[in-house]
Amino acid sequence: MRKGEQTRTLILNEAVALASQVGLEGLSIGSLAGRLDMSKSGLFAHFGSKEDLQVRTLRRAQELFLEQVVSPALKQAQGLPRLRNLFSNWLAWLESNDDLPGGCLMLAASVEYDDRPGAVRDLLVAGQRELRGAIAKAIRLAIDEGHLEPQTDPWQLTFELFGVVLAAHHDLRLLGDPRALERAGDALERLIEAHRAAELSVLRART
Amino acid sequence: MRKGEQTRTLILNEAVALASQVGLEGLSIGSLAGRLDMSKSGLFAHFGSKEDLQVRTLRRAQELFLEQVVSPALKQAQGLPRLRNLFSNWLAWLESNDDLPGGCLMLAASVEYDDRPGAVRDLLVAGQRELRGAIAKAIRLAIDEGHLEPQTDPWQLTFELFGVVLAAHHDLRLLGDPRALERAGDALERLIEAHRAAELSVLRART
DNA sequence: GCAATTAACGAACGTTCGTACTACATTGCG
DNA sequence: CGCAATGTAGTACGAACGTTCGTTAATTGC
Repeated sequence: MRKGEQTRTLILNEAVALASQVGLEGLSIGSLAGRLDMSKSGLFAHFGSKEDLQVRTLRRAQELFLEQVVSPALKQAQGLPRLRNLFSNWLAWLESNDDLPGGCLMLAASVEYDDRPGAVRDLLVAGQRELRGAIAKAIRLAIDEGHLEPQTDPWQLTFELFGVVLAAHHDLRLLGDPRALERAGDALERLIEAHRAAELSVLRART
Repeated sequence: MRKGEQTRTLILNEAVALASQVGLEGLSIGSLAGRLDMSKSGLFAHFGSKEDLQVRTLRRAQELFLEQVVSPALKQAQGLPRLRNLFSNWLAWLESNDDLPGGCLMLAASVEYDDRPGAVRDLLVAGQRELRGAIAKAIRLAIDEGHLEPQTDPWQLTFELFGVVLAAHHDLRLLGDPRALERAGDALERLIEAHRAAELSVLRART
């Protein structure tokens, strides 16, 4: 890897961490440079503009999310195991302070940019659509596996699942309530239970 | 009402609207003054500091929320009617662009200040605690009325209900999906259904 | 209707913002 | 080794930031 690319990655990792605390808009080139013991101009040279820095920072966060939340889940067996793993990875992602000391950057940016058109918002929407699609697909597979009732609406369940995650994020971050994780877990189980296929249909699916 | 107080209210209403779009941190005194055809210094004189302006702006938004969401619900009959009314007022609040063209200010600020200690964050937490308490109380009353099962955990249900609202806000604002309201309504009904008291206990409660 | 209070203004403060341009240092390749 | 490309630093810019000041204009209470 070239030197430039290497430091750019270093910058972006720090940018993700900083932006998770102060937001993508609050992320300033000067303060970011200060954290990295770099000059403002030296850092700026890696990105043509602030918006470019913001976009790349968000993309880096999305990469991390994929690595830590989605990809591991795809290695699990289809159906409920995968769905449960995705969910628990997601909660761990919310709680983890390693890469994102200030909470999930995507969730923060979603609120910050819901009224600011531009490249950041577009990327945010695209990422959200992709994620929702992946969850809905996982649910559909769980139906195919006979784990969930066939009449389950994948998009509705995705919506409600997302709500549980949002509530957990909120309670963890703002209220600092560690019980939020437990609450979220209970909510997920109740959600699954409500849509779980009857034994009969499980048997039917297995024959 | 004194002249000063009058214009201060005018300023705060505009501040709520502006902050709902750009956030409480993004709210700048200069741009706010520009919107109101006032001088920066003239506006600033009403508030000792920017933080004071932010706190008062948030308080005004909380007032509006109480007026438009909580108070009307308290006029409804205890139990499910009140709970449903609270929820639908809340969704209307999220959707309404009259006072808050950029979505719920409290939700936006919750994400913005979850890592920024200070008076704004403290006020935010206090308001959230109050709201959660009010919802949990409404749920408890619904249990007392025999509408919901006695073993229902009010705080857990409050958590899940809040999640549905958060998901609706997200889908409305970021994705611009009007079906979010429908989704939220369905989710609420499913939540209620899951905790609804059996007919037997309803009859028992009525005797 | 006069005097005292209050509201609003315009200018300027020092700081930080994003960005541009120039010059020096380092790196990688022939 | 030497030269070209690349990375970093320095400096400067115009604009916007929150804030302070002194002054004028408007409103209030007697």
